[in-house]
Amino acid sequence: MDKQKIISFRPILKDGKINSVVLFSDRKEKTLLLSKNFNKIKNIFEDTKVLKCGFDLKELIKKFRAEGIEIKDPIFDCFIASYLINPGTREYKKEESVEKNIETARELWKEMSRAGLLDLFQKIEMPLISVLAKIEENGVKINIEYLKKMSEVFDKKIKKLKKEIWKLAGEEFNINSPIQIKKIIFEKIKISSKGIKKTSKKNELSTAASELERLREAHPIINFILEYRELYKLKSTYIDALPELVDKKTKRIHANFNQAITSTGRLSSSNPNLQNIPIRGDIGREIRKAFIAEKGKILVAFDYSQIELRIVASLSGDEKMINSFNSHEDIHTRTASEVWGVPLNEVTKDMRRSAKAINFGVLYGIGPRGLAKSAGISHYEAVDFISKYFSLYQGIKNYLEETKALAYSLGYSETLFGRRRYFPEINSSIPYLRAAAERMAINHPVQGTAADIIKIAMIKINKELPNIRMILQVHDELVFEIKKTEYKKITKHIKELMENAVKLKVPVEVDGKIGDNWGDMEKI
DNA sequence: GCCGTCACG
DNA sequence: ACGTACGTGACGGCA
Repeated sequence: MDKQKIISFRPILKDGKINSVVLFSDRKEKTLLLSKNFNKIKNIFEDTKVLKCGFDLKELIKKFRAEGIEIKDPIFDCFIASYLINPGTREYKKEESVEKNIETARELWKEMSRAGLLDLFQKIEMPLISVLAKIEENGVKINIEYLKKMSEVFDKKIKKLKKEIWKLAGEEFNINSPIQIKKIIFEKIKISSKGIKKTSKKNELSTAASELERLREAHPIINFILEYRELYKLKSTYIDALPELVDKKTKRIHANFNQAITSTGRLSSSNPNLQNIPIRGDIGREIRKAFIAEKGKILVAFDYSQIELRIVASLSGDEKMINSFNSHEDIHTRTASEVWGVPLNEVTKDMRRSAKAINFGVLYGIGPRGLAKSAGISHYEAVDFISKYFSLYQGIKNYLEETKALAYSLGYSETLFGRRRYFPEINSSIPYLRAAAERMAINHPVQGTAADIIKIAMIKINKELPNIRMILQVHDELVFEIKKTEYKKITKHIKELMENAVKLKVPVEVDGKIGDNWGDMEKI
């Protein structure tokens, strides 16, 4: 950083386009009008010997590219640097908090150096910026007609349900209002609210689906409300919202993939959020079918199999868990077989379900109550199960203890690539705040390392296959839109790049799927 | 602008 | 008796 030429810059926009560029170099500041200095500006930004410092370079890369200028490496994004230094705070998100000059960049550099973040910054986060810019520019194609038809069908169903609910309630009310639902079912119809949870902030009776489920038998209105909720949610959030976000010029949806939001290092997606498109329910899956490939192309999706549990196995070095992954058998069945000491073929569905719940629980900082709930077992059984699990997987137990101890002494935990997250409340005198911080400290290295790995894969794919179209990242999954004539060779290449992005103590496996739309895909 | 709710990994 | 498994974003209601 010291030997190369450094400039810091900020564009001045007019109608969303670049009008001029403010350049800071050697403490001098000058403003260049783009129309009069196009070649000069282009030469500076495309010079690979100049370090370009700016704030939120993904946005700037897209804006400059629209003008015919590539912002080439090396780059220094103050936004991302501030984020890496403290991903838990939201201060850095204000552009004003990170002044766009070279001195600021030097300070951020020093801070990253002290926290051991330079490799992560230079080798992962900076190269990722242009990959994300491309994904956003690529966008994704939507079947608008399909969604419009679906909207009409849903509209009719919702209206029908509304009438039914009003009839059973004996009055008209807003079913979208939890307060009004509460009044109807607990006060008017007088369904017993015994055992129903309270909401976290206002301590009022909850009408969440998980609570209403328990009241299904009590009155027929409950089922109708649950069904209404599901349909209304899907219609308002996806079916009606997605077509509105289609770009008029490209006819595609260009969401944001945010690189400096989450505490753990994951990306987030917004406007629209393409990382929470339904898949679980039958109706939800229908919505996924609206995501389609262009004519002559096909969607190809790759997801990391059990990546977080593999990371736990690798970080902890637990021999039994590592052996389990090396055996290439279903990991939860394998866990169940070991915990109960029965052969693989004698593992029952219930045994596998509990094993799956505890394997998941380990990633989040398990507690007996949470396990009891997710595994559908008693509190006592959960306590017993956890103790059995940890006596079997000693390595995992020790690793979790060490992670907690480090979080207490250092105030942070970190991923395989040194991504840190601080836990100011880990030494709080309030027990539940401390417990919450402990769980975050345990989860961060796992979720964060998975984020590191897929980011590395994205960079490698972008480098080796620059001409293919990456369109989505969903935490452990990448989706591409590929020419039908080309996909066979390319898919094998992508899978290999993802599987070999990082070497762990266990094999990293990637499953591929292919289809004309994102809803029904078949295994490759 | 917060809250409750619910979609995803 | 209770806040009781991690991380997100969007919607509608309500003040």
